[in-house]
Amino acid sequence: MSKKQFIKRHHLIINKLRSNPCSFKELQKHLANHSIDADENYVISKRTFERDVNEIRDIYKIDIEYVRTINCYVIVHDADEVKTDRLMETFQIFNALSISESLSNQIILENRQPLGTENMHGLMHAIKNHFEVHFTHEKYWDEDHEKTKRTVQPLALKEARNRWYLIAKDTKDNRIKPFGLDRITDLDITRKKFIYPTGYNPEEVYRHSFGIITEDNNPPQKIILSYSYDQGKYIKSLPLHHSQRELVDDEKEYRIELLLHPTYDFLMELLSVGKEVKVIEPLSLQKKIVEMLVATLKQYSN
DNA sequence: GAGTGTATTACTTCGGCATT
DNA sequence: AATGCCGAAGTAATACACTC
Repeated sequence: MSKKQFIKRHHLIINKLRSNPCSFKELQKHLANHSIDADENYVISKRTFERDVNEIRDIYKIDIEYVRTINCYVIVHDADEVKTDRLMETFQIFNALSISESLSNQIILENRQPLGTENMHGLMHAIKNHFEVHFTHEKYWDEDHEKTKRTVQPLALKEARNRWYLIAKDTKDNRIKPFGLDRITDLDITRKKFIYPTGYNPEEVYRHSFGIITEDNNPPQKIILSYSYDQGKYIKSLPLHHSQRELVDDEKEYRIELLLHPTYDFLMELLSVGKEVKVIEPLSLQKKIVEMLVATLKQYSN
């Protein structure tokens, strides 16, 4: 537990400064109010706070600066709030679950593969400090579940479809690729520093991706989908992609426009809602869907 | 007395080292 | 590995001194 304290502390600091800028003294009071006991104490020295400010900048891309005229620390550049909130939420759930063993009957969890979040803390540290890491990676695609040893340069963590991925440069072929956290075992963080690739911006790379598959060679495509009225409500409240734009919203259909790469994972997402959605554009995607459905039908036509 | 340059003050910031 | 303490360096605001 104590290992994750700094993450919680970061959240407290960010939330406080977001709601209102304040001096270090006020912030300390705020942290003291949220401390429970000696085991969960968020009161820290000035020096640690200064280090936290830097870490918050590195991890969350939130700039905190001191403004002398009002004796306050202020967030001058805030990252995408949704993103940081989401990141924090995940950690909070993770923390809550590890505390609440006594409530195990009252909290019903989906039965799924572990997400590999136990490595998250270590990986965040490695990303922050530019340390190379070793791990064993298990492929799902290969039939024999081949396990390989990897040495990679961790660049970013990314969540996609309820799974977490490490975006890292594989030293074997110098290519940047995602590794599912749940497929990583025997994580070993080395002390070997690497140079962060200049100009690499994970946010930018995944901007037009639906999930974890990237396609940097082709430009993203305009995709128009027509959802049924009922399914539309879900899509409205839980957009597929940040580029989602509403075109039609009436009792007949909910039509949206997206700008992304129609990768395999996107195709699967569309197929998962069956007849509730129809691809209007582009025709190539429409064709792919039809092909898939024909192949599916074929499986039952004996 | 306004304007300008300089010294002082009161801070933050940051690296190094010790402690846990 | 995370944190705290210390001291050096840096800096913005203020006070002071000087000139015109």
